[in-house]
Amino acid sequence: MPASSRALESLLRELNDAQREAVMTTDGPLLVLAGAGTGKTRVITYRIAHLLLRGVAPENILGVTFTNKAAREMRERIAALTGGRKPRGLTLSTFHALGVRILRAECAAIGLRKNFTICDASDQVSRLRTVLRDIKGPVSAGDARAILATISLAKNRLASPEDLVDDATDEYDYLIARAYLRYQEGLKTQNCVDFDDLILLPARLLESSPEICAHYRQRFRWLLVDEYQDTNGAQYRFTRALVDPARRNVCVVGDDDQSIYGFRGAEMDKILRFEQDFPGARVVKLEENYRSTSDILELANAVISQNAGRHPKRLRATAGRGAPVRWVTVPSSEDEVDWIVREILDLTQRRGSRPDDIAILMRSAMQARPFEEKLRLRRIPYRLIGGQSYFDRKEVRDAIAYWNVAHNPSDDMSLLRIINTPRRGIGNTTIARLDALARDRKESLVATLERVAAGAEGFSSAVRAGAKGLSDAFARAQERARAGRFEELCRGLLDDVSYRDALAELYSDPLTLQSRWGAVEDLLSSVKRFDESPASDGPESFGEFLAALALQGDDDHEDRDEHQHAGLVLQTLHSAKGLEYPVVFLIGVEDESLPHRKSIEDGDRGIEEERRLFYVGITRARQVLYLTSATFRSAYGKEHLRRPSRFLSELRESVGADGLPLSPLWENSSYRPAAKAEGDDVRNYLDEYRRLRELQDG
DNA sequence: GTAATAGTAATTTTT
DNA sequence: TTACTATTAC
Repeated sequence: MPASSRALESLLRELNDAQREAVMTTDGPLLVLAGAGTGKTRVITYRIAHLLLRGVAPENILGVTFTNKAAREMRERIAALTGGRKPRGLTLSTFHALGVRILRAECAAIGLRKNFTICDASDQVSRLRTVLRDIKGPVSAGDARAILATISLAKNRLASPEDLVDDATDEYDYLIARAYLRYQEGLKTQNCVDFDDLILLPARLLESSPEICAHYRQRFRWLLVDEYQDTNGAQYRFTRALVDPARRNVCVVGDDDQSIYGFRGAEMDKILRFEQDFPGARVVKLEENYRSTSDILELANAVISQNAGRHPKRLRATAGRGAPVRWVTVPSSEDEVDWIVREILDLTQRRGSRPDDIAILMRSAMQARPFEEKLRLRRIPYRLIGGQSYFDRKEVRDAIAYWNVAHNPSDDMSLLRIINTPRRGIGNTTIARLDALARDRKESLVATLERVAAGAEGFSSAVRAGAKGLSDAFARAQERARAGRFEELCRGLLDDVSYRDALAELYSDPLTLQSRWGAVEDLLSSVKRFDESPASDGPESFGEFLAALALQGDDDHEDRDEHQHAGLVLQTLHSAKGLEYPVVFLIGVEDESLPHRKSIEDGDRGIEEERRLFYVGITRARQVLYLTSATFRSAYGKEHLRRPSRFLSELRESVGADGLPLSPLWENSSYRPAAKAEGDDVRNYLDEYRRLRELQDG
């Protein structure tokens, strides 16, 4: 087709040599090492567009990303490249969404029913606490979270409870293994899966069933995995299973230097070992950086070169030098806030920056608070990214729990969440009795509830009335489900139980109530949109909707975030990955904070990950980068003496020792606030520093 | 069954 | 300091 070959040519002209090689190497294993700001997304989208223009059928291409947002953006950009219309049949999705699809299609082979529900993070904690109570383990939320993290890491390497037993060395290990076993049993009887299962179950299925595996290999002949440095063990095996050994058309894209999710199971050795996994693999390094000034990149290169385990590479600037990186030391964390806010006012009022150009990046979310206070005081618009998500809100989770039960009546955990919300006289004692009864009869909690509502012996009339109210509501929901009117189902269910009144009781302030119920209304409006969409047809599609919700697919809210373009940004280093800003303040560049105290305890592995985090922070900046370190940092109501981050001091030493003709990597300055007017609260920082030093040394 | 109180621990996060 | 949870008292 001449039209598409012309389109292809113009596509390829827009790329540099390395990018073009990555785009044109369509067959065989390919590793694209895409440094920060080197046009990674461009390579991925052009590569897929290239395949499509060459005539590859869209349904034979699978692109896997880590976030829904990334998948959505890629889809749009590919559509733009291939002539505006979205290629039908092209699969661009997250690992988890792909997992849901496979589970839905192959649930019979796994022992799940089609109406399975996905339980979320806090649901997981509740489940585990129930299990821990049963096996007489520690039941505090903290313990449960810790054990859950261990179980999750086990699942992320496809380890079974039995595997944990094999590896156990002490009582605690056995306890975790037992908890894991019970936890999985609970999920299974309730026809539920957790997030880890969305990867683990399909991965195991593909590995154990050659026929099913062959089917997917036949379908997905070109595989592309983004953010490969972040894949965990299960995702790795999932991917490997999908690669047809005869074709080996697998392209992975990532940057080992930006692997910052080790704590949730990411295994960066996979990207280091790709060439062993796929002998003969082509490796393309993207090192030309289109984002930052050369001053910023020099610092970034120097920092990351201190890491041992990495693919050697070096970012090259395409931009000029720009302003030197400024490292500012301040006496205290309060002064850090003062200084930065003053600098921001100067930038915006005198030097022509817009608040939108500026980001304040921090190691931990907690560090945002003093900035928020000060920015509000000075009426500087800001947005705090991350933090409590929409889906963590009580009312949102309650609503979803109601709908989960309507869809999957075996989902006891969702029922437990709302069994007494709104209050209907079913307290802890009653719940325990219901639970025991359900176990005895090996039935779901909903079934028990129905029997109580129908007048099962031994329950008070108040309890019976409560049970009847709830089970009637679910019965009506079933009717509406059969009619295929999901908005009616969802709204009706909440109406039937007077959920809004319960919220009103909880939040007497009308504004709060408005915002709380507003969140539920938002959910309902996405149900409505779903109802009107062609996808809505039959109860199965309701399950798809609920799954999409669980996978954070409420597009409404994502949109809202993006259109909120007001003000500077406060966010953690983790959540800033992939983003860029003209002006970046990277705060708390101190030992114990960056690297974080906990990671220091983990030894070299922890330190290297923190160094990558620092590198990620540095490479977010386009033109201006500030680093700040405080001598005293307030945390948890106490002041702690801090020393500058080793990530800077190590450079001072090693760069000097090399005898390199250094252009300094940064411009150092310190800020001392003018003494406050009245003597009583003037602090002599030097004295205090000496005093604490002595305390520390002695 | 609920409300008040004391005690404890404290990264990073998407799906 | 704060936020959350376990315990205790009503």
